[in-house]
Amino acid sequence: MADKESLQFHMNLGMLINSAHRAMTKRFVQNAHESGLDISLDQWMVLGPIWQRGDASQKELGDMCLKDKTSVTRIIDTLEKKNLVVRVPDQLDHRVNRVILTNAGKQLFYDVLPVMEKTREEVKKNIPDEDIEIFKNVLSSIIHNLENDKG
Amino acid sequence: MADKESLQFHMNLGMLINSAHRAMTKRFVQNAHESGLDISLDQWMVLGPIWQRGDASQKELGDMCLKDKTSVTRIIDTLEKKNLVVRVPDQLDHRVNRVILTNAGKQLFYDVLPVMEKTREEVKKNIPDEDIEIFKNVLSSIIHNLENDKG
DNA sequence: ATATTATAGTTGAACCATCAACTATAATAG
DNA sequence: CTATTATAGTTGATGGTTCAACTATAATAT
Repeated sequence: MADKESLQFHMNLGMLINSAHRAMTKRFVQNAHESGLDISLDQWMVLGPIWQRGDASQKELGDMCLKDKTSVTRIIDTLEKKNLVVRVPDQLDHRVNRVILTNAGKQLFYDVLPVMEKTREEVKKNIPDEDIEIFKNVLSSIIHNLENDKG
Repeated sequence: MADKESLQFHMNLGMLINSAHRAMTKRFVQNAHESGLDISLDQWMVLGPIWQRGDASQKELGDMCLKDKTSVTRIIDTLEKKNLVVRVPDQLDHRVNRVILTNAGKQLFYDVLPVMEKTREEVKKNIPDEDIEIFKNVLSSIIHNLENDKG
């Protein structure tokens, strides 16, 4: 395949970002699969905040994961189908669902943690920390530049 | 909304990349829409190489846009439905389709060019060129690090 | 020349994103 | 108290990605 230089020569910023993100996602799922775990990156992203807090409304999950409420609905749907979470109607505000982990969900969370760590290391391999810092700064700036979205 | 620092504090690399990419995509589509143009970023990404070469096989498009052949099939499907491209069977190799632009496709390409340019400027606003360079290097390195994909 | 293998593309299924329209409940205004 | 408005979540539609299975054609091996 093309080496780094030709990659960079032929591709614009958007394509590079897109490719990198897709490669990271794919690698995470591959790594999970190799550990016998069946979970998508988005499912994992939602699991984290629920674990952290004990429970979370779908609105809160959307805010924390930067996901649309529709996406959250569907991800929770599939997590519920897999018996990893359950929706519990909030007793105070009848509009909201509290999402909580089942035991299987907690177990999966712990099992995936090292997979995530391994993937992170593979991603950052041989990239200097200072460059990663600048990288994150640029990403934040881009998001900031475009920040009139509906969220 | 959260400022850059808190953004960076709360989000990991993957989330940052994902957010930035989604913001860019959304802004491009918004800008196109404001100019009365109806096109997705992926459709635009495919149009470019066809315009450059006069025609391209789906395989070539996939290689150039770093897209799976299935994705290319479906994007060409929708471009064909919109009468922006046509598939012409290759006379020499009967396995391949040559994809070419219709007049409407060429027109759209020219119309979208300034939209793309505007979006690029909005994205890069106030970000030093050296940082952009490092940014692209890091992206290339990440892709390189994960480069055992099927492509 | 035939059998095997490689390549280009399509199709179906599962998942995620985005938009618009909708339901239900809560909060606020008068 | 009632009417309006805001918020949480769902549903359907459309578009894109990935995987696996498939068709058809080309290239290669023997």
